[in-house]
Amino acid sequence: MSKLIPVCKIGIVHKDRVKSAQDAIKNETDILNVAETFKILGDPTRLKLVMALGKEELCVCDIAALLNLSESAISHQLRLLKSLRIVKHRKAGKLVYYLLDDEHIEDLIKAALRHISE
Amino acid sequence: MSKLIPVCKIGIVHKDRVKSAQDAIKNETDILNVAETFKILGDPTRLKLVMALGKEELCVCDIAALLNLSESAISHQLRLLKSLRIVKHRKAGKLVYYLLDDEHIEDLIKAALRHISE
DNA sequence: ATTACAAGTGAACAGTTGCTCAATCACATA
DNA sequence: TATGTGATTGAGCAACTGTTCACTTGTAAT
Repeated sequence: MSKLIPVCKIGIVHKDRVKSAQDAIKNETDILNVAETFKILGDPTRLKLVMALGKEELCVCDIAALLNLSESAISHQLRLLKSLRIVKHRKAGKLVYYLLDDEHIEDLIKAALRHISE
Repeated sequence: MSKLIPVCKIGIVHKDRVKSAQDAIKNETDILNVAETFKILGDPTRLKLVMALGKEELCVCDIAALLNLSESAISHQLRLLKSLRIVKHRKAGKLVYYLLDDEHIEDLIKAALRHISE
């Protein structure tokens, strides 16, 4: 927990408000996890990947065509999403199929869509 | 709209699925806006800022103390949040008070908190 | 076994990000 | 008006990000 070292000459201006605000951000671990979740969805390529894989199970080849990117670029991003348990994969011969593995993520995206349409 | 150029030698594997997935990501503008929203919340400092300002109106000085960062660093981030209409400000003499200006953002954060607690 | 090809990996590269530092602006008080 | 202080700004920099490129791996078919 921070020591609340005053930055300005007059010290902290509103101790009561700062204390109350501190309550709102006291759980550092939660905040870091939430930020990580937002960050992963904060890139257009990954967001499209997640939205596409929320609707259809696709192989890397198809995703690359869909997003107009190289198989390598897609593979790198899929590795990231896989490490955070957001997508799962299934092998079928030479092909590897990916699918969303987190129904909460779709709710988050829906909430964000509601937000941007004000 | 992308031309769906096949990346792999065999071409697109599942044309129907790719077409369906394309539907899910057809609104490029929406996706870019959603990604931008997630991105802004994808940084721990900004996320804390937003959460704190959702609870209390604070001056730059207090925020800097709260987050243990320089006034300058806070000011830079506030400018970003201001440009996206996420926070609003109010001048009072030498002090400038900031406050959340977007109730939807809090819902988004709540949804994300629900998500991380699985 | 050899070949073919989808998928994965590591290095490298350009572009971006978040902070610090120094300077400046804005406002209040003497 | 001159001084002090909170807030803002721009430049600079180290760290990070997303992509490409070249190479490797794993699997199927010949």
